[in-house]
Amino acid sequence: MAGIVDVAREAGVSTATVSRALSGKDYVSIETKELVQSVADRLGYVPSASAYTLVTGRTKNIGVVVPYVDRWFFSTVLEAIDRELVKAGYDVTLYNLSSGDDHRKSIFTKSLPRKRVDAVICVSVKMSEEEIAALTKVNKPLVSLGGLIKGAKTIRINDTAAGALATNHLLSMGHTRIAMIGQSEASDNFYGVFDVRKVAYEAALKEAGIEPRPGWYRAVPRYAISEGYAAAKNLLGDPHNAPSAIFASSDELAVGVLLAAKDLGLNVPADLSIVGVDNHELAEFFGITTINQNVVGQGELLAKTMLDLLDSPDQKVPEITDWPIELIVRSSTARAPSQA
Amino acid sequence: MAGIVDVAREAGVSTATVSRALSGKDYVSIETKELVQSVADRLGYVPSASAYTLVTGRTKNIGVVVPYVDRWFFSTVLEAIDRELVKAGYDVTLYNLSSGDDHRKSIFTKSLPRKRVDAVICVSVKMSEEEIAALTKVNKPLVSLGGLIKGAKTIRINDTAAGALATNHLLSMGHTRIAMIGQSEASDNFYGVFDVRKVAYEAALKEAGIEPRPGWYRAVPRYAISEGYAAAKNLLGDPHNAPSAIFASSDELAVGVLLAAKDLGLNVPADLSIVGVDNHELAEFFGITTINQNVVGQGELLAKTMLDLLDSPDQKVPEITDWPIELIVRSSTARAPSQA
DNA sequence: GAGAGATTTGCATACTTTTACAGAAAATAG
DNA sequence: CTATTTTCTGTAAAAGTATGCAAATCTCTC
Repeated sequence: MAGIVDVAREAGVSTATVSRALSGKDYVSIETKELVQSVADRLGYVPSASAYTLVTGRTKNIGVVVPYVDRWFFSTVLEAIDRELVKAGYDVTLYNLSSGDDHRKSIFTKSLPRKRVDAVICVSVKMSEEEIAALTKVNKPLVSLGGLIKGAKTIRINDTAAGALATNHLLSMGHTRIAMIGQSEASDNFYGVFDVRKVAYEAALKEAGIEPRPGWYRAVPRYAISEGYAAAKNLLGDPHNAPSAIFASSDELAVGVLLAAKDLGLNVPADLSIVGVDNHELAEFFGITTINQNVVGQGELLAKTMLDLLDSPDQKVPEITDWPIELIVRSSTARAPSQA
Repeated sequence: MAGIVDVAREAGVSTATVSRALSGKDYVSIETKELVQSVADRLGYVPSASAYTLVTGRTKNIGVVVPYVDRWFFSTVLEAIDRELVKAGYDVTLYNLSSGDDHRKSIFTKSLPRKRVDAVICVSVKMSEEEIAALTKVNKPLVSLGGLIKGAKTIRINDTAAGALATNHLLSMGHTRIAMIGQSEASDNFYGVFDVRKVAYEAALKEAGIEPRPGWYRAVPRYAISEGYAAAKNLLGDPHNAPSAIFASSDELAVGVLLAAKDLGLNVPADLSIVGVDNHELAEFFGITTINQNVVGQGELLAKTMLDLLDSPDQKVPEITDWPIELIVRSSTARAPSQA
């Protein structure tokens, strides 16, 4: 394996010149530059990343922490983040919290501070004060998506607004019997935005003079079609006492609701209105009214914010950015049926 | 930031002793070990990964190359790989080929050989001879899933067997009009197993004395419910000339087929039998007969194989391992309807 | 109690690169 | 033509850790 000294010897110059010629950011004559370049190519020389890091302090590598990778939201946002960072010449090292709690500790105390990464991006993870401190102490920039990490730039949608937007859309169409399916907080890794949507849903109902029924809020352990299906079957089981609309906290849940309604012989939207959240690919396919939160856009902005921060670490950025959301009306919502 | 010299000074020992005390793999008295440990904790010392790598040549980091991350198969297998590697103390750096072709070249010529990773795991990626050579030249172990990389240990299911298993299941239930939906090879990054299944499907038909109809094989650009739905609508459009069974090359496609059949007023399995591949979570939910390929198990074995290889690089491993598959019969397949 | 072996520590070097500094050569200005 | 600036290159000093080697101490065994 060729090192910089081999290239230097072969080209008849010093290692300093080789370094400068290859990095291209210092005075070096055009002839030597080309000479060094060609020698390096011929020998198949690639500079050692660890030596580079040791002397510069930079790794050109960014750590991305996620609670899961095999779920839609996270794999989608990860794809977007990766694309942006790669464009800027960074590698991405993945830290998946679902690999176990003992591993979690080692991530935050060992891997992340161990000069492995230049910065850390967290997606929807709850972090303790100590974990944040461990990172800021070693001067690692930190940005976050969805969670709320003190002192770190955070991008998230306004979940209160999202809950209100969905509920008010249903209210404005005359619905009064509105149920909701949200996510119960099963994991320590997640940041809990789910309660926020529930509170907003209940507040919107009260504002309209409707007392929310406790039984009409269902918490499911995860965003999956099967979970939405089961919850909806349950909610719609008694035809004489069923909601006329369901607000599902994700489109995958909403698809489950739609399928349950079909299986029960209900007509959507005539008998039941459904609104989801995400603008998942499936929502378009099934014609589900949803709240678009442009997950790819969030990931891209997050990555770009991180890159800016890396360029000028002392810049003042606002702590929280509310990411815009928008209601997309499709064929799963209609005016409430006239009261039976 | 505390370095090893700070710890050594504070503990009144040499840096060599600190190194040995912390790594724990050499003679060091129990008292000094505890002393060093406590000093290191107090100072918040974490050894520099780059210095470690520079001197040992090991990074404790493994590169995982995938064509996409936001698709079910890849995010699932990635999760499994990550879990295994993390258990063994390795970090995972992600190389996502979907970030662009220019990026692809830089991955294989720069990032991967640049001593950033100890080994490389490829998932369903096509690699050129030069790319493989670039990796083996720098002595990086390489294992692969799904693809077929010369000289590298590869785990994959036998797609010929999979295609035959699905088709024969349908044949054995009396079906003679069997269509198939497979994936067209849109991407250069993918390894093409898709043709293999098609060939097996056609061979099985011929073996049963049935001439495959060209129009009954549909290629879709990606595994998505909407693609399966559209293809099925098309296949089933003419009731007088429609197949009685459809073999879909993935469960997501199969779900699309199921939904299309329902929308056309067809009864599954009475009017149409459907078999998919993957044993996706959705297949269970929708009761779809499928070929289980245990993706998580494949990822785990792949990671374990890599770890073995890292322990003893010279061991002789068989180049290809056929991963077991199994037919799971659910409620989407039944005997063929009596001929009209 | 002496020799053999096991245990414990420190010294010094190597890993590979970037870059501050300095000196030489070339270009430009006055 | 001298003085100044710009361009080019080399020397040498980091960066932070692991480890071979040697030396010192301790533990047995006979």
